[in-house]
Amino acid sequence: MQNVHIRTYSRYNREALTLLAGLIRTARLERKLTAQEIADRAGISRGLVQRIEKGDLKCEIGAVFEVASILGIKLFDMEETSLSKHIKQTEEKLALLPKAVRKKVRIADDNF
Amino acid sequence: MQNVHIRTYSRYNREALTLLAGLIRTARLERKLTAQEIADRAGISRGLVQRIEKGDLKCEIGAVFEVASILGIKLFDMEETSLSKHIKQTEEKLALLPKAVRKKVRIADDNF
DNA sequence: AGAATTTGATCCATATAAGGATCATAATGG
DNA sequence: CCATTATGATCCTTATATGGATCAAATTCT
Repeated sequence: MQNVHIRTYSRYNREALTLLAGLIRTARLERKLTAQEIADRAGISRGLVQRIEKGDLKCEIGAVFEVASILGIKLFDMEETSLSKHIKQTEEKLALLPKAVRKKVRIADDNF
Repeated sequence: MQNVHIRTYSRYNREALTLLAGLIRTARLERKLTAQEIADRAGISRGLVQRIEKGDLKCEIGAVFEVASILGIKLFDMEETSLSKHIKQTEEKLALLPKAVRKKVRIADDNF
């Protein structure tokens, strides 16, 4: 872990988070909630709320999701029950898939 | 910033990220991609990919989004153009809202 | 306009996430 | 069944995100 941590993000992700940030800020203002209030409810600092509303890609995903859901923004727009169901479906699907991916299978040198 | 950083997450968010993690893992296996390969493409370490696939809420949102989108999982299921449009809409909406929330307006003591 | 308060922007200290090993185990393809 | 490779789990170190405080500027309401 040297000095070089120049992480790049795709344009799509930068924009996706910009949008999410905008939605969060909009929702907060519409509901007339102070940045500090959101921070308190989410259990984070006001500074972090600021960064989240700026669309900073380096925030904890948990913190971002927390703020979003407090403001009624569901990342997966589905109910709690539907969410559990979806999780179960994914697990079932996962159970059917191979658990490891095999790539470098040595080339069968049968041509000799 | 003392020792106490016991951050709590709502059940919804824990589940939401569990689902996202499952979708990521499923997509990776379906496409027969190694965890290391994903890590390389996303510019992160294999260990982080592991954590992401576990639904760890403490990962950088940027890293999670990056991995997700590499695997074709769009957080906002819309095209690039539609995304920009949506951002613009949000900005316009934001422009119409008050830029600060006023809470503690001293009670007008006019009843005296 | 004026008072009050929110917001934005920094700065510093510290908790901690991420990278980079390594090892044991599991899983795959032949 | 075997050889090979992927995965999972740790451990240590370091880069860095977060909290907390502070100050100026912007904003709102009266």
